[in-house]
This record gives sequence, C-alpha cells and structure tokens, in this order.
Amino acid sequence: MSEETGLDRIDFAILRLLTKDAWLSNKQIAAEVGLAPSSCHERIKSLRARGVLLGAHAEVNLQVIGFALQAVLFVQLGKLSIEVVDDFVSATAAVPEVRGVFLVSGRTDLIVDVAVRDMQHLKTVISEHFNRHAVVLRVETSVVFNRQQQHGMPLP
Amino acid sequence: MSEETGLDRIDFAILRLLTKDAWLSNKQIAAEVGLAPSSCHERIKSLRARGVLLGAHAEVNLQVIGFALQAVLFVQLGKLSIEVVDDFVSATAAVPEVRGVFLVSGRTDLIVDVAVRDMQHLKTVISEHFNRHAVVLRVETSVVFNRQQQHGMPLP
DNA sequence: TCATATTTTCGAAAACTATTCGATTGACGA
DNA sequence: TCGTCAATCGAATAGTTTTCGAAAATATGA
Repeated sequence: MSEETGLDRIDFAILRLLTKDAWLSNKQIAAEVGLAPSSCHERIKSLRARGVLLGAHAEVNLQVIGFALQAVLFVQLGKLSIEVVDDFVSATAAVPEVRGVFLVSGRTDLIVDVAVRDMQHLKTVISEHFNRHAVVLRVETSVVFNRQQQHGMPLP
Repeated sequence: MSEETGLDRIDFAILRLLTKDAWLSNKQIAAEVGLAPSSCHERIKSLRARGVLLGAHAEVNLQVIGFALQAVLFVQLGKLSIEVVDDFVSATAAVPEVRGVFLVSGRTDLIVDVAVRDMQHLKTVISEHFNRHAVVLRVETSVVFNRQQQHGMPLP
C-alpha cells in the first residue's frame, strides 16, 4: 500500500476500471482485479466512503439531443475579490449550456466550455449570461472544431 | 415524441437522472419516471443501442491520488493539414495527464486541460509532449485556480 | 371512421447480482 | 513466537435485472 495515498495496486485497478466504465458490475470488477466479489464490494464501498470515488455520470451524445455547436469563451473580469469571482464561477457553472468553467491565471480569467444548438443560441447565452453581467469586461469566443475528453485515470 | 430527436419526455427524464448519477438502479429510475422496471429497462437499452447514451464514467478525486495541480495549455500549431492536426489532437488526448483537448478557432489552436502532481511534473509534460513536437510553435500555460464541471443535461 | 398493424407497457417468472456475516487467513509489531 | 488487526473468503440471503407473452396504447391506411 502506498503511504502517499493510502491506496494499493488493487484500488488503482478498480479505479481504472470504473473510470473507463462505471456500469461494470461488481462481479466483473472482482474477476478483473482477482478478488472475491465480497472483498471487491468492500473496497469499492470504502473508496466511496473515503471520498476517492466521487460518483459517476452517464455520457450523452449532445448532437442527438440537438446541441450541435460547441464553443469556448475566454472571459476577462474586472478587478474583484476572490469571493465575487468564485460566486461568478458557480453562477456560470449553473447555466445549463455550460459544460465546464476554469478560473485561470494569465491574460484571460475564465475559460468557459459551452454546448449550444446553433449560432443564435450561442449569441443568446453570451448576451444573457456574460455581456449583461457587470463583472465581465470582455468575452472572446472560439468555436470548437474537434474535442476529445479523457475520463480514465491520469496514470500510464 | 419530439420529431427532432426521436426522444420523448420520459427519455429525457431518464437521461437527466443518469447524467446526474450513473449508479442509480434501473428500479429507482423506473420509479422516478413513472414506468414499470421492465419498461424502463427497455428504454435504457434502446437509448444505448441508438447511441444516445454513450457510456458512464466514475469520477475520482484527483487530489487524493496525488494530482494536486491543474493547468490549461494554449497551444499554437504551424500551418498544417487537417489530418496532421487531428492526429496531433488524438495523440495529445492519449497522454495520461491530459484530461481534455479542444481544437478551436481563434488566436490559439489547441486548448489542453492537464492534471499533474506538481510544477516539476507540469514542466515535464509540456517539455515531453509539446515543446519537443515539431508541429507546436508555442505553448502558453495557465494555472487552474478553480474548476467546475457540469455533467448533467444542458436543458433547464 | 373504423379496422389493422405497430409500438409500448406491464406483471410474473427466471436468472443473476449485490450484500451481509461469521470464520479464516495473512501481515505486522511487540 | 505470539497476539492483534485488517483484509479476504465462501455461503446464505435479499434484492435486482432481464426475459417474455399478453394487454394496452398508439399510429397507419382504407
């Protein structure tokens, strides 16, 4: 068991499997990692209880439900307190079209990943949720041509 | 049933529940959407078969496994063919530390979201996978201070 | 409008899986 | 070496998923 994390080789194997496919059965995982189903079940329960496994989310094909356009917004904010900025980040994340928000260092403050139906919809989202907001100084928009997301573990 | 998507109100309810928590049982979902378990099961099977539901991924606490630092890389590429660029996007997505890659329009070509252990690790990743690569003209790095991800449906 | 075809839903049975629990094993420090 | 503790196991139970034929609802066409 690694002293760093409190997780051993088998825990990592379980995490790797579940990040690849959260719908694997406990029985299948147990077989893959070489444990009895009851032991594997105990480990997964423990990983959840310790806050290592945070949950699982199904992935839907956004094209199919009519969200054909993706964009990235580079948002510049005014000089604000940390509290105001963090609140704006949370408010932004709560917008249904927003898939992700990053508060970053550098020339831009916020990077916002949005999924929309079309250009008209994109215009509406930017106008309603960013340009209208007093804390926002400037929004630069980039269209996403290609995108790849990695859901697995960041270990080779 | 919506003619646009081939999905009705109940399908959307199922998708909303599963994107929030992919570990909900079929029985629970059936109860929430007001169907018999067998009918609900049939719908979920169909959503998978039609490519609407693409899969599910467990979410792990990256801090706990030692990935304490997140960064966004803004990568500028040379004038290249679409094929070469798409290949580079795929190669980038395959790097374990890379969580997501966006090929975008505008002043930067690639936005890369990475999770690393520390600054030393970040330096290594940028050096090994970007600066070393001939197609990369320039990499600008931003540290991620705060991040929120939305896994649910982009509908109110 | 009515009859027919098709799809969807349902409940019950069967098959399978998760979950619990006491006993056993194995690791570790005294 | 011994005792303690945590992890593992197998078997029993409880619960869920999956299948399937029949019924209901919905769509189709004359």
